[in-house]
Amino acid sequence: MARPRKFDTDAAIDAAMDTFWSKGYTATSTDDLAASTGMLRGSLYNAFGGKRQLFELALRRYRERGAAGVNAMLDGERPLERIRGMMRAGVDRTTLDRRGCLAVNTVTELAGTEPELAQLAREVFVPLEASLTAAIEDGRLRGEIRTDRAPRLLARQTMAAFHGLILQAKAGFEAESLHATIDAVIDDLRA
Amino acid sequence: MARPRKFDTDAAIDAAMDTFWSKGYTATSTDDLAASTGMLRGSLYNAFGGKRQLFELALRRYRERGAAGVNAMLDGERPLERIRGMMRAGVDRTTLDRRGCLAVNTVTELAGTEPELAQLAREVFVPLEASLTAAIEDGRLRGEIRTDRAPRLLARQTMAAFHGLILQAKAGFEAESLHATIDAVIDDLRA
DNA sequence: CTGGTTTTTGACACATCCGACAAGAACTGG
DNA sequence: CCAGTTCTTGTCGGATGTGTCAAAAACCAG
Repeated sequence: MARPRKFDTDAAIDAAMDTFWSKGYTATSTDDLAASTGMLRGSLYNAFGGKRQLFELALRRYRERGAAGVNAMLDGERPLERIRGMMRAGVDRTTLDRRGCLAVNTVTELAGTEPELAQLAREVFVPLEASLTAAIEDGRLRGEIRTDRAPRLLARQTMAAFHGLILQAKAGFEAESLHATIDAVIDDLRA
Repeated sequence: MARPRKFDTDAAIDAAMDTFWSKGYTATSTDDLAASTGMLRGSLYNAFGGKRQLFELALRRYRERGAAGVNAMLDGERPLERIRGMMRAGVDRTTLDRRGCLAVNTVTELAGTEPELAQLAREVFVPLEASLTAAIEDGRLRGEIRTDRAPRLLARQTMAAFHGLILQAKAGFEAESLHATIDAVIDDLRA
């Protein structure tokens, strides 16, 4: 029927996501995207429409992947330990690769100038908040987590601390002190 | 002796700081800087050397201004209320102007690609952490703040929550829920 | 008022980047 | 194997951005 695509669309979106994650939206050129996806710029325009559209696809992909990953990490026994593990995972990864969280990066970079993309990034927080709230509710039932404060509020608080810690990790704070802060945050959730 | 400068160096740095703060480092062009400072590009290069040098000056200026402001807000009676006030001030301003904190923005944007600038931005956190630690120590002596955890650790924790909240504000979370989260963070500091 | 110094001003060269397009290549249904 | 469709490839034009430079302007000490 027609000439088949030489590249894998999913893999291309993943590669683009990685590049945007590492360099940021503005600093990523269509040449960068061509290089990381292995496509030529022309094909990239033909397949996706351009940088902005590809970024939207990458952000949505990030949200789905992130939601699945967080769910897997948070769902199960001992919710408090699971929350600690999730925070550690995010912070430790950031200490290593200095990339942080694509949604955080996007909000920070674009909230002032590209409200639509920032809005899309914000939606990445929704499943995270939902999973955290669920884990906290579960922890409440199990007697692990304090009951004097609404789970949703505790989730917001934990999410704020988490994102602040990712920033500290990106800024180069030592892993030791980051872990100590995580432990303090977890202790404040305890029943 | 020589032709006098038509512009005020301090005012130019302030204007540049504002522009970088609003648009980010990469997205700010030398034309933007010329426009906001009122200088021509040539003069700008003559006076400051270029975009990067001007950004360094702006970041240092931000650190000094921020340190002075935070000190003024945190120093005095009822430290716990002062910490709450500082967090509210930062969060409310961000809700309005969507600019957040220049140091946070810089770390987020540049930690991966421009470590030297990120390092400079990180140093903005030092006086904030110091002021917070001092306020917490003071609150301890006054019996307002818990004594079962090191002031420095509480300061790190508060700073993480603060920066996470600024992100939430930038992402468009409602002021009401941001304030509720601030109150929860403050309550967790209480003796 | 003149010589020396620094700033301003406008233009220039060079690189990068975005998006579009035409021509050729690859594939398949009939 | 031919026709039709879609993808690839390389190139082009226009816009933007950075840094430099030479000439003109502004000032002041002597």
